[in-house]
Amino acid sequence: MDTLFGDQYDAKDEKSNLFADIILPVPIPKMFTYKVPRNLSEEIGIGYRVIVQFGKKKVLTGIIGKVHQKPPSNYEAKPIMDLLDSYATVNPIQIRFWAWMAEYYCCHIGEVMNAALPSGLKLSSESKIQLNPTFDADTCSYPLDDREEILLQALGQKEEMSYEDCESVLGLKSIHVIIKSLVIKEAILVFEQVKEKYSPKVEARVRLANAYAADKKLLEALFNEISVKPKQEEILLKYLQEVPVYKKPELNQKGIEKKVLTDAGLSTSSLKTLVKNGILEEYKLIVSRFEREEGSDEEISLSSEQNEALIQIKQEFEEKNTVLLHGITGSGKTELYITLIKEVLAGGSQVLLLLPEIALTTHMVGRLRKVFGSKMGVYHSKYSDNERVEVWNGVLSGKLSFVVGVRSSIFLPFDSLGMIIVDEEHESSFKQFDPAPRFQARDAAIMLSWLHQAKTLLGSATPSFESYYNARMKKYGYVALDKRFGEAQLPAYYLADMLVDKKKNLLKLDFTRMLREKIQEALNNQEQVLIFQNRRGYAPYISCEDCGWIPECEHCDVSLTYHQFGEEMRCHYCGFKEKVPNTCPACGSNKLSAVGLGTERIEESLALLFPEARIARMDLDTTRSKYGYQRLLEDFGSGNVDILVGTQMITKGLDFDKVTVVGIMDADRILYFPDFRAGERAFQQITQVAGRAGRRDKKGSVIIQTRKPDQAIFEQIISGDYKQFYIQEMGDRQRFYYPPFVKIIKITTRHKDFKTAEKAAKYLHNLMGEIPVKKILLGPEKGLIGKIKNQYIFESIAKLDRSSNAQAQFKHELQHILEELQAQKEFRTVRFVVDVDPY
DNA sequence: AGCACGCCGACT
DNA sequence: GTCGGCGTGCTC
Repeated sequence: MDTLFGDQYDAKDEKSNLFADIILPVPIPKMFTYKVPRNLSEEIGIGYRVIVQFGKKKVLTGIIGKVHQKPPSNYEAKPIMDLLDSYATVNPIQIRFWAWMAEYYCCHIGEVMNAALPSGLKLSSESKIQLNPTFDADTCSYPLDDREEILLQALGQKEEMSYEDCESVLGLKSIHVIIKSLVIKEAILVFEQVKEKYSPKVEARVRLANAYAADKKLLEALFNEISVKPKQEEILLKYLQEVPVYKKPELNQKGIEKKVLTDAGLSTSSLKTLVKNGILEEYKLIVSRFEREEGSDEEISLSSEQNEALIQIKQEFEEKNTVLLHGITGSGKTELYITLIKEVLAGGSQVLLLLPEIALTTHMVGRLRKVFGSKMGVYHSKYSDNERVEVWNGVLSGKLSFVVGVRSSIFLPFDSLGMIIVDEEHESSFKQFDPAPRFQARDAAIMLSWLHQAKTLLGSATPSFESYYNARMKKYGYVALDKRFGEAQLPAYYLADMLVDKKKNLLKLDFTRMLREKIQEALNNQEQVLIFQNRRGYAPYISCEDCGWIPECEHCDVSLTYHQFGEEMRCHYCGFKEKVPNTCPACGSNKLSAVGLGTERIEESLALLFPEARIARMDLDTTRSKYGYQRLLEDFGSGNVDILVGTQMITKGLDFDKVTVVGIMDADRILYFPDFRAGERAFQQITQVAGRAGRRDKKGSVIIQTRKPDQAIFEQIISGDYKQFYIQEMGDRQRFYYPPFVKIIKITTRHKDFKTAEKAAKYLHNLMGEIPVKKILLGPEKGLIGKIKNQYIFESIAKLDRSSNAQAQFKHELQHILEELQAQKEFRTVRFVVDVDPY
């Protein structure tokens, strides 16, 4: 962090040359020093966007990290090409936050920048090609080949072309050589065009020319004149109907949307004529992409329990920065949030509410919008980039003081956060896995709060063990809300033994008798049913009934997933697909059958078991479109669906009175996941789905299908005894050194050659062993999936003491070790990935 | 990460 | 002979 906050430069000292260390969106572990041109030296500052030449070809958007006067010693710094704005896009708190994240999650600050800035704020540079005006093909001393001729001809017709245009003209994918040759022959010019990707939304509007609006007599005269042209008259009448200029001339200034007139079926050519004759005038207005609604200052009335909780939360915040709100489903956390948010906003601070992705599309956002109106921004992954830039700018300009968003919204340019609320704090989707930075948004939010001297409220019905542990250790405050709001009752649980049913031949298409009867009962009473299975698709794999052969991916160490659509088998990891063979390639048998249960298959089974019921499915495949999720929710809410089968998506945001039965198809699948967190997750998932059953007057039923009904965890889920479950599970965590007692860092080693990957992983492991920090090292082991996309995978796990010193030292040494290894020829092409708190 | 430069196999 | 495969090195 030190490197970022060195001495400030003295702007008055004009004689000295200024240099800027710039954060660039590239995965290289340092900033780059550029020269600040004289004319920019007064305007530039930390957090400003600039464009710079990087390497030979690339032009990149960078963020100024530091300004100083120390010229680089071993190279000549290139100049900054341009300053993009007259203000800082990123504030100093954010830069500190980025630096913290890069350090804590072992990645490069450029990678953090990449994740943080919406791509609309990163300029794209595109190479454009133009005909050289001084070039004459006839006098050219070099011969041109056919392809070059074609390209030149195409260029003659257009002013400029991009590389892609050239590729499509020639139908070739690599045109570099041709371009290069033409440049040498001085036939074309290549130049960089930098353009801003973000474009504001513009509304075309029309209004009456000012003369007519100001003078009623003139307007009357106009009508007399125009009555012989009925189409134009119609337009004017429509306009006056929408904008009563007679009564309120000042309204004319804003006019109306052009669309209003054209959508009304009025003649567009007459409209054009009116404009041409100076009667109407057109103008453009930059508008927001978000609907603006005024917030109503509706009083939220809290129940006595909620009020009590609110008082407790505030008390806890007196001495602690983070409070865990443990509130069971349906206890009315939302009302509490709203009350708190209102208070913080009234105090002049900003608020961020983090929600898991799936919860964001639900009615919660609509509810908040009603209360907070236009000062609330929504930051969602399904929003377009332009929309994200608008939220960013809204926060930057102060227009938005409250944002509801997914994990990446922690990067928005808040400058005075008063509170961050993380709802459904236990949700694993707050952790980013794939591209670096591999951050946990809940944890990062706590850090961000600290940087702002703000408070963090974590809310959950089933807290993560980390948070609960911190609460018990008095590091966090703890407030429980354990009564359901209104008269809603807790559901009744039933354990259905699949093995017993199977023996008695009562298991039909994977449904136990218990579950089938409960569903039937609900259908008879016109009530709704939810079926939960956390696996999409039809079936996980296909197997030969005679020899047990299972089709596997050619590039990865996984079985191929069977998709009913197109009779295909697909690889989940690399996208490889293959037709289902007619006979087993191993033994020739034709008894190939699908094994296992996906939502698609359950939907099919339900249709067979309950032919009269209306069945719908909700999973990634049916909700991919922007409104797919909402449509399904509405369908279900309005009672057009009797049975909804889905993945964990159905655990969020379904608040419907008519759900009385919830079925969990295969609890064992959740429970026997090979991971120390399996129990914790099972408790969370089952409790969350179960929470959907039975609202208001009627007690709901939850049917858990399992092959081992006598496990302690079921008892604890049924009694809702989170604490008991926690205490028991924590025994194991402590005995076997698992979080939250230790911190885990996972290091993945990947290479296309098995031997090299193994050797690198072992080397790494030995070197890590020498780090003088108290630790436990596991591995290196072949990954859970040994090969992905033809890359062999090894994993090492380091378990460290919870003290941040030990972690920091270990990470620091680890970076050195990795650099050292990558410097060796043998391991140059090996990829190492560090994942901190991987989960 | 991209992207250039540079050195070896399979094709018009 | 060339196209184009990807190993290696660099980016202020």
